Amino acid sequence: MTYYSQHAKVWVSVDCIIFGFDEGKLRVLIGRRQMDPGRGEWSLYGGFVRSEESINDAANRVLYDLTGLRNLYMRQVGAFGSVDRDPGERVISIAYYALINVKDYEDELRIEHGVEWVNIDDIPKLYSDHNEMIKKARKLMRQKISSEPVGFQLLPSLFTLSQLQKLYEAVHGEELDKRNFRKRIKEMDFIEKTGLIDKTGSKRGAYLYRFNKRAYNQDPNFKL
Amino acid sequence: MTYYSQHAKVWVSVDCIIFGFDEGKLRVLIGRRQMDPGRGEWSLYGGFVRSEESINDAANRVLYDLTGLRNLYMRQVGAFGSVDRDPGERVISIAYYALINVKDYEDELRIEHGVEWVNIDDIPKLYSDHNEMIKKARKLMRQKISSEPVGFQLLPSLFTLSQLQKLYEAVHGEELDKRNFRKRIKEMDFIEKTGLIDKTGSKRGAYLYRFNKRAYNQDPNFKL
DNA sequence: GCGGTAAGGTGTAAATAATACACTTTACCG
DNA sequence: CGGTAAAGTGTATTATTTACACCTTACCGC
Repeated sequence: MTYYSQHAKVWVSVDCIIFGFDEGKLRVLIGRRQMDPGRGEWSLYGGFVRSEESINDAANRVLYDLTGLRNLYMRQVGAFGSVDRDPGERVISIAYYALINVKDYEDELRIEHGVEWVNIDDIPKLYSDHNEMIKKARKLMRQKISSEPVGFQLLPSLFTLSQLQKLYEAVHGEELDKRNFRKRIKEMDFIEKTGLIDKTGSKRGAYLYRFNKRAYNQDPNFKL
Repeated sequence: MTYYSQHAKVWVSVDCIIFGFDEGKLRVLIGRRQMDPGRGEWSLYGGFVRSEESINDAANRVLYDLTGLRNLYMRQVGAFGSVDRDPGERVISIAYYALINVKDYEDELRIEHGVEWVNIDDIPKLYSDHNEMIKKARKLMRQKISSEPVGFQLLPSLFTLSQLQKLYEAVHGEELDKRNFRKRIKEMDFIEKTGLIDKTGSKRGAYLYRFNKRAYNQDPNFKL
């Protein structure tokens, strides 16, 4: 009997909180659970960790399976391990959040998996402790997006300042002053104004901006 | 074959980063690993999660086993799950950090477990990914201690302002201005001056202060 | 008993950062 | 060609953060 074998093994899963930003609202992908226990309940998308993959790899695999997208921005939320959190068996779950540009996600694939973009303020009661996971993910995401330039993951690569401001308003849950917001943007040289104009959001049209990662790395100072 | 049984189970452990503050330095409890693999290497203290306990309970049990102390301030750092992080078997580990008052820890018990208080800036190469765990724990602890009144867990219940300042200097890794520091303390009414004087730290003696949790809850505004 | 020493204790001014606030421009639409 | 709705722009006020120096106290050693 080895040192290990005197201890119990458990199932470990990953659950993904996938954030998107659409129509001025912060949204999360949830779907109806397709297996027992809890079949039919609203739930995050997840999967079991395999013995030959790291937990990060497992999260990436699950994200890819659901969205068809690789190299998504993703961070661990934490481990959830109440004994009875899963009504079937003892399963410890590690939550991850990911940020995606809603436009990058093929609608067919989304429908195929039976998941929907739900406004984060209208999330229903979810399976197991998934509401708790979203709450913690949201908190961590808010901290992260305020201090590092990760919000751009939720936008197209070219975006207007109004879009960016609405994103931050949705994340912080409060309206921001347009002039003060733009003043801060101007101080961050890595948020570059292109010559291009977006006409879809207004009659007048608004300049499109771009996040320059290289420039950011030269002088990584971000705050919004 | 159930839905669960088609997936692999793994061992899950908890590892504890126990912070203490002594002689003006932030310290961590580490010891020589007493089992294979890795016997003799420097390591955090940990243990396996049992099937009938939550991961938090497991962390509390391990902390109690090591220190004889209950209800320690403790927070999860996160899950560490590289496939080969443990050289023996696949083990996913969940790291927790705890804050304790070094004086509360019986030296005999410490020696019995073969652990030592090591200055956080002098931590040697540790077993597996434990250095990484400490790094992340330190970052989270620094954030937490700056925005919530948890630093008092590292001090006696009565403390001088110099002790408190040295604690924050150790955590932030920079010297602080005494007058500015005390100005901020004065604004927090829940840090109460007692009539008592500590003579151990100086000839003149310094007033002892106390954290009033009730008062803090009335107006929970902390920043240091 | 007295000078040296080492930590305790105290306030103000300057600089920086955060906030509040309103009007003009533009192009489409009817 | 007037109405509309979003884009774009600067300044003054307030709040917060930082920099900075000297006196007090009690012990210790001579």
